[in-house]
Amino acid sequence: MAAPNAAEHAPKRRKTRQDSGSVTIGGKTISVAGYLTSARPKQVEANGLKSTLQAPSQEQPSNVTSQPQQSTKKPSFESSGTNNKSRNPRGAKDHPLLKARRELPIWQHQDEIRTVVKRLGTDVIVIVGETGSGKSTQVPQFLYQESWCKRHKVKLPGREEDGYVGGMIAITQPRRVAATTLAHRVSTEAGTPLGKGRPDGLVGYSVRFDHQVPRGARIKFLTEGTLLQELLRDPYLRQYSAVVIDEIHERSLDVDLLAGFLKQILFGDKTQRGGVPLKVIIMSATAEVGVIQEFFGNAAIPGKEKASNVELLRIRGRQFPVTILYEPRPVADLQDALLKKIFKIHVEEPLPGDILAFLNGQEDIESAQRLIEEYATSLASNVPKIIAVPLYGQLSIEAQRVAFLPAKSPLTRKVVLATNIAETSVTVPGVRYVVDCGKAKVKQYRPRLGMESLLAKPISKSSAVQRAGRAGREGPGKCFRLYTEDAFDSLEDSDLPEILRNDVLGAVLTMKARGIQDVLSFPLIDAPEPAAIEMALLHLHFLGALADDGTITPAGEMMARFPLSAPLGAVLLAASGPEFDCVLEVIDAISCLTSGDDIFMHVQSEEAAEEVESYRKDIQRREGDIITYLTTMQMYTAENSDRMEWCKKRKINIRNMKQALNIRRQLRGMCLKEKLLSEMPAPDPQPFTPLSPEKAESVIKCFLRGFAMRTAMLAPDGSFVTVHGKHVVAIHPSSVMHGQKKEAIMFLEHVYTNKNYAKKVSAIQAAWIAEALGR
DNA sequence: GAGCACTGC
Repeated sequence: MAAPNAAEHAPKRRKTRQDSGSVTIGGKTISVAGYLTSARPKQVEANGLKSTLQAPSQEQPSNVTSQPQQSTKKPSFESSGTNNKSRNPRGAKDHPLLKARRELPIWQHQDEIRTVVKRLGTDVIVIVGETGSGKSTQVPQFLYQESWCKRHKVKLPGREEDGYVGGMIAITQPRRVAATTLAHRVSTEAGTPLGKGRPDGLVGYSVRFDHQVPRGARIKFLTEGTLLQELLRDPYLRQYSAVVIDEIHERSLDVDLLAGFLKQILFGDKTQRGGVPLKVIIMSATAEVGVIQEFFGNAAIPGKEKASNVELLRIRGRQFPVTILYEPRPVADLQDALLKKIFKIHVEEPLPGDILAFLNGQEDIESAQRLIEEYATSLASNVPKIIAVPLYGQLSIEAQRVAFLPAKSPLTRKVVLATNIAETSVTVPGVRYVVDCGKAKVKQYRPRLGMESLLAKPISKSSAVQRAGRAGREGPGKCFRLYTEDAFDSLEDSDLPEILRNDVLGAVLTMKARGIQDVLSFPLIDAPEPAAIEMALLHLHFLGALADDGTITPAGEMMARFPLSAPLGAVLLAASGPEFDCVLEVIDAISCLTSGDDIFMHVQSEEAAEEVESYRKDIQRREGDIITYLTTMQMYTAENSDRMEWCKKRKINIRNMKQALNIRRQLRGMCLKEKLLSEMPAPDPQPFTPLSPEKAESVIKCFLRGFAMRTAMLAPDGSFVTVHGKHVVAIHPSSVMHGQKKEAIMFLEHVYTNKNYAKKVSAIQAAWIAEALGR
């Protein structure tokens, strides 16, 4: 995937052709000469330093000014930055990248950041910096040489010998790519490149399957999940002097948990860190930090000190102004309005300037693409052409790449039809016009029903602002909202954080495993409904992770150490018992089940589908999807000649299959360490022997230990009715069980879209359910 | 007969 957002860089000058002359667009003749050089932020001399200011003025883009301003307790100390003498941190001196660093908006603020962070005790600093401000790469570099960031030799409670606290700065990212690319960028800037053969370096990173932390590293980028895992071993984060939480505005479940644990460390027992304070720096790309300030500002931990301070620093970004245009009245047909808008932009707006349209999902994208292509053929030969390119997560990498390439022929306007993927995950270059349909599909968990829904819902203001911002990356842009200004005003300020949209089962286990007895009083920025937490506690008890008194069991502790959901952890533990004895088989199945999206790709056309089905015959098993995944892994690893070709024939996603192999290796290693396996299995490739029906039954029965609540019985009318809740469910078409009638089924996922769907389905016997439930 | 986006010592 191209250009992850996290690698903040200056807007790039787009290569443009200097063809002079004019073109005819929609009957109007327009000189193109003036449009073929893209604008760039002005370089301004400020206090002897070159800094890049927003062009053409310092004014906020209109999409930002329309936002409700969050009240801030502390004034921004942006104005206090009078002394902007160039400071050269050691290592950056004379480095060619220093010039680029000096031009980042945040460079001006380094003294203030150092000053504020130095005096942080139980206080927290929140840095709001728009995309391009340079916060993710620069803040750790500003801080690591401060005296408080040294490793301290201290007395720790309950220990005879001295311990060590501090020395490193952790900086978290929601995504692996962000953590690794930022680490590479910062290590290059610092002059100590990462990589093998370089044991000593300043910068490291730690993400799943990939840990590159040089000895003596002072700055460590990690994913939020990795830091949460570290918290299991090191509950007081003793290796760190500071933790920088980046991209908190995304409000991932993990970041919300981290915020809670950080707050506990800040206000908890200081002796556990030998009196060395932990500096907490929170960074957000959006201005809606009121809840964050409130969370850290009111120390709600009972019996603790007075409310602490939250310093707020705002850094401007490098964003061109974006003009927002609304519909005068609500549109009746979104898809129709979208197409008309795209055609209107194409006819009226200058080139170059590609269009990025945000749609609900794949279905809408495909139909819009067809209609734009029809329109394109109707255009006269002397007007600029238009091409439509889809962009969504399920597309292959090659297909996604097309969306990032400029149109092949000159005077062609590219329309990228994207899902939310283009809102945060990737940046499409060349975009000057955004069309925003105002909706997005959101997955939401219903704790009472124990099921998820995936439905199109109105986006938030924050999301709308983010979408609009995509038009202002390379020059002044326009954003066409396919809704009224009143509709915008009625949108929620920000999206529901994940912790309120997800099953909190894993979150509750995480807390329990990290010593939180009373999870209902754990500090959270947004607390889920108590009922949702209670459901999770009951579910964990059923899985054997919690004892009757609510304390965590050894099994629960082990489940929390595995990079698996709690139910899958329970499955793995069941598999290691003498009753089933099928750990390796269960690992193979789990590896495929958890490697991102489905390893089986969907085939569009009917003929292609038939061909793929014929190739898939050898891996598909009538026991259902679990045994099919297991067989796939066994055949894949037995394949000795050409695995690539083997996958291609069966339309198996190679990237996900490789990921599955990584997971398999990790799980095998962990099972060995946790003594769920007595010896390391023989290396691949091993000859393939089809799984016996008895073994298949054992594997499925293990899964029932984790998923007994996700079962359904065949009703007389041929439908399936869930054992819990008595809902009618249909077997999803992606399942090998689709269209089959068995006396009972077990499913690993339960999603409501057009219908109530059961996914990842296996055939079971009714008696097995009672057996699994009645233990 | 169908899938917003991420992610884990």
